[in-house]
Amino acid sequence: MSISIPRGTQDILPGNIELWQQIESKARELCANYQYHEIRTPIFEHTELFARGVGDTTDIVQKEMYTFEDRGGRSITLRPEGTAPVVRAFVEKKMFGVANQPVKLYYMGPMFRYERPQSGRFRQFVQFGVEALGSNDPAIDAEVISLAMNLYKQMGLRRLKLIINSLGDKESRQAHRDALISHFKPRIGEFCRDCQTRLEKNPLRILDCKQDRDHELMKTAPAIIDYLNDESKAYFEKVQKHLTALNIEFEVDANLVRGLDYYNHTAFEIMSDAEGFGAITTLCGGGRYNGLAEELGGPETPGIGFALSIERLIAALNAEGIGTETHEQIDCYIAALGEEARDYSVGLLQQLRLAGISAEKDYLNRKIKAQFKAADRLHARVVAVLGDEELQNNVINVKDMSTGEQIEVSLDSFVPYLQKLQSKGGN
RNA sequence: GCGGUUGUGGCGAAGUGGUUAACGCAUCGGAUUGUGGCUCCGACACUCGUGGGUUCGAUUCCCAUCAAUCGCCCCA
Repeated sequence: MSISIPRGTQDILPGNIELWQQIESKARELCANYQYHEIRTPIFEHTELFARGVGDTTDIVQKEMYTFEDRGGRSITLRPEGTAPVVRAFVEKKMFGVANQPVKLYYMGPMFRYERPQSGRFRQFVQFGVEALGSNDPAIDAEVISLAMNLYKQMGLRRLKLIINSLGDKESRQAHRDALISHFKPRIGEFCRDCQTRLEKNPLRILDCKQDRDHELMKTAPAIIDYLNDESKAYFEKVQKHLTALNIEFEVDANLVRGLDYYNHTAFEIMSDAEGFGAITTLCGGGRYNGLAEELGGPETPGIGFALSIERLIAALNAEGIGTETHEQIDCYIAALGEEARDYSVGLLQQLRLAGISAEKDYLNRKIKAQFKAADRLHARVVAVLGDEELQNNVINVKDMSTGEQIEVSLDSFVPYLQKLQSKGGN
């Protein structure tokens, strides 16, 4: 039996990879314009980093990590998300001391979560994310959000929904948490099992429980917004003001709760409401995480960022029927006849390629007709026919595949001739 | 971790408890002794995800397993 690809992973083949590359270069381009700089951190980290950074009570840490012991007995985990590693690097490499502050970083690479795959969910998936560390300005919250929104918009997505909320600072969160516990505790028995365990661990999460969403206590539950202290409230309002100024539409959802422990203040999520997108609608999630750097042993540093999955971006493009045509073309296909000409074409091919001309030949010993078919399939601009006759006379027949015209060129002037054609073609 | 659906050539897709496993696309060859996109002809599955069972006989029935896919939970 042959070996198959591991569950929840995928091969991206030629024909599909072009879209990935397009998205990746668009993301890099945007980051350059926004002045975010790439950082690459290891694919695996000490398990401790995620346990502490992401939070012990989260699903990610509790049941989704690829954790193993290496030969030295260390507990290692394939990274399930990007923020904790970036902040770890920021602290460890003392980037809080570099000249340009705030430190604005982006990353793009595979993440790993042991989950049951379904549409838009994989065990290995690629996240693009940014992190801005060192600024407490609401304007940078808006900047981070706008970067994500603009990536989607520039890729052509229209069915976007931005949802924001504020979780407040530590003080506000604590007050709200206490209020939630005393609100739900007397009747927690009427809630689902998950919610019962959430009550002590993370009562905030009860609010976005889908099973109990219709319970009467849900409607009367204390909203975070009412527990924000003045400072937090002012901060949130300022973020909204900036978003409006940037022409970014949003919706405030008091029940938006991000799953990871490190969030505070601004939390946001970008969703797609395109039909046929499937049950998973979240494209991008992010928020502010003041205090994470400290938690990881660094100085007190405010931070905000987002992470989005390329797979879901592609799914959203498909759901909106946004085609991304890539019509690859080659400049020249050499069709050779006879052994001598075939052998000669090998060197000729290299000459073309080194002269900046994309070129291909047949390697299957096919008949001339089949070679033309192959050339046609590759969208070759010209086919250069080389047979014994041509070789004897030191010429080659160049056929323009769009007009069907064919002219004889001396072998010496072949390369310059194609170069001229190429520059005329404008590409 | 739980539930639904599915698993036949490179791809799409019929099919039957019985012995040659339709068809379409793609590919290759020929019609056109050295020229593509159209047409016509021909070739192309020791085999029906894997393992086991029932049976004289299974791709077809049963069980298990793996995988894909969709959904729940949660998330990107």
